[in-house]
Amino acid sequence: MATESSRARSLNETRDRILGVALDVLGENPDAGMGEIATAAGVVRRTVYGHFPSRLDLIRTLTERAVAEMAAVLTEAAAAEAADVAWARFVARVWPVAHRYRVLVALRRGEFGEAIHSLLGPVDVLLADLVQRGQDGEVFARHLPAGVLSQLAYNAVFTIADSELAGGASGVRAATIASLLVLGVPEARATALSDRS
Amino acid sequence: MATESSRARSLNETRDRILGVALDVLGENPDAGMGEIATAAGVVRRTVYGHFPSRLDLIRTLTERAVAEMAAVLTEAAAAEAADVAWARFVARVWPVAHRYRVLVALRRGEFGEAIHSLLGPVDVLLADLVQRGQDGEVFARHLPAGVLSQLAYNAVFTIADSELAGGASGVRAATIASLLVLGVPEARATALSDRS
DNA sequence: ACGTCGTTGCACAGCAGTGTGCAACACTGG
DNA sequence: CCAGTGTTGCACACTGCTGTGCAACGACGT
Repeated sequence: MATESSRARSLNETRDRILGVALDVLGENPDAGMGEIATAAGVVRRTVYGHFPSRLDLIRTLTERAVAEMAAVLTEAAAAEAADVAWARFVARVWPVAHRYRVLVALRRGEFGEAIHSLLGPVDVLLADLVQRGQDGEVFARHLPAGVLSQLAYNAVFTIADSELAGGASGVRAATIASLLVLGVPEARATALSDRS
Repeated sequence: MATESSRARSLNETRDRILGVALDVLGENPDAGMGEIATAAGVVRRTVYGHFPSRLDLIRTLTERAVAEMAAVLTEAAAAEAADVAWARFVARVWPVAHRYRVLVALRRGEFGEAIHSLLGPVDVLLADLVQRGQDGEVFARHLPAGVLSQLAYNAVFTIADSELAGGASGVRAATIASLLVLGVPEARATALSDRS
């Protein structure tokens, strides 16, 4: 903190740092308060309120960023012909940010659950559509409706991203295989897909 | 509330009702306070404190019950020869209570996470052991270490129990298939196992 | 030097939840 | 009828977080 020679750099510099740090802090404790976030960001609580009028505002901004990133990755990955190939590409692309945004899964329950759920809705729809496409094309299993199955596969990715082996190249591979398996893709094909991402 | 003619029945009657209702209330909102739980149980906040000195006490008791039930079911199911058969039996047996105790998954984060995590530890170990046994016997896949893989399969069961199709016989079947798939069991065998529970 | 802007420090009001104390009440069994 | 027990209603102190107001400070560009 004291080593930081210059104070303010640009308009959005502090704002961005707060957002970034908020993801980390809330990721470890979804109930963390504004004070905790502020301290972690190296600023005072009052400063956070200067950028985000309320706690909900902060979280909403966070969610909007996550939705934008994931939706972009998802639509780009969904361009692939086969649904299983598209899913594998999605996991590979989304992996770098999955761990950062894992808090949103926990944040869907409690307090702001409603707001977050509605913001996250579009992503859920995209996911369900992709899975539905796979089920229609006999690529994915039909033991569950597309809506639930997509949540299951997506949960698998986030659970692995949340575990200790989040870092390292083995994480992406494991997440791809695990999510494809739950989607009903045979192990051999899942393994093959996890290598050509 | 007014229809309840007699007041107190036995020593544990109110206590048990509080515990039961607390699971429901906390299931919908893990941040629910003692007042909310008390009202839902048809008593006053003060009464809850009469049975449980603190909020942590309530939740700990809840967790201990869950651990006891799940551990019993798990050890009984694990008696089966093959690991995949054991898992299928476990899911079938644990299903009736999985939905009730789903809140514990959410409660592991935030505030009492530490306490709950330690209480839930033994169950995690049992689960990991069973999965490890399956991996050693070439029944389960090895794309993930037993510890993570067991959490994945167990999460799948709870996610399905938490979805709309929690009620109905189709839920157990879906949960069994989905969890077996993620464990690496081929779809055909998983489907067969899900019928003979 | 001057005004601007982001930041700081502090004070404050408000709210919600926790946990406690205590007197009053209702029901039960002897 | 009376003592015991569980419940109630209310009061209270305490804590922690939210959100606001405001004066001061420091860096920056002109």
